[in-house]
Amino acid sequence: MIKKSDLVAVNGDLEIKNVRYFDPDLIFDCGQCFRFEKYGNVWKGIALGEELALEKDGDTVRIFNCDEKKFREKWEYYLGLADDYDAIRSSFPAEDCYLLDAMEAGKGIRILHQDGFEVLISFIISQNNNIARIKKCISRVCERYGKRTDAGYLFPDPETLACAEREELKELGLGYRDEYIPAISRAVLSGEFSFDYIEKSDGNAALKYLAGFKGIGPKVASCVALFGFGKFDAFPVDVWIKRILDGHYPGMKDGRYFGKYAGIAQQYMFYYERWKNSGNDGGKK
DNA sequence: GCCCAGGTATAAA
DNA sequence: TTTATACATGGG
Repeated sequence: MIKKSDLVAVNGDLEIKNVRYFDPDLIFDCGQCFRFEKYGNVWKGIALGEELALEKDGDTVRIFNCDEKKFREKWEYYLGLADDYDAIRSSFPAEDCYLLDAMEAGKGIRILHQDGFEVLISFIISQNNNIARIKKCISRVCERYGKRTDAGYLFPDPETLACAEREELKELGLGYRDEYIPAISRAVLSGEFSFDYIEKSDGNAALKYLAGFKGIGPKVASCVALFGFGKFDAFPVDVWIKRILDGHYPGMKDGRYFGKYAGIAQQYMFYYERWKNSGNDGGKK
């Protein structure tokens, strides 16, 4: 929660002073979201149905075209600025070198509170795909099916994607993933895919539920649970530990997360203690 | 041309 | 339950 005294209105923008653990380059480029681009020093994208543009200068974050009301109602929560990362960081044991490395690698990343449906579709597209291509695919999906606004195209709603033709989706370069998207969109509409259920579930239940839908496995499920529904206890740490130790991630050194996997490092940081305390079952069972 | 990407479904062992 | 293979596509 940002203090009122740290909010300053400037020429229609809002400046937030004394912001800690907030690195836009990491936040928007760590692989948790796919619709933000950097222009000069400004990160710009469309989220929650409207444009968000911000830049950081020292400890000050400037949100363009924003007032305190809008910030409190929307962006404070979306950007994770309502989450107390100081408390989160200080809650971890200082003697754990894995965790310390993960904390350093992920320092400045805040987990965004994105729209659940957008995250769901985006991470289905992400499977066996690279980030540059994922971004293009999602961008094309928005242009084809999303509502046009002054700022650009909104992410399409379930109603529209439920009716999307496979041939159309294929033209957007979605490959074999094309069939998953209308199917799960229809499930959302019918209530078979229940946002309400996920919101009320703990992380383990959410993971199990998500992975029951076609096109969603453990990886996509954990991303959707965390990035789309804020399930900080949904991370299957055992799966990731195994992948790390198997050398699946080239950015890793000595089984620790580095570099471009800083986003995962941040997740790891959130889950590792729970994982240890839960008897190393990694949230399974 | 080649490898592979923030994996998953499916079959087979 | 774990392991092997196909999958659409294009980025680098």
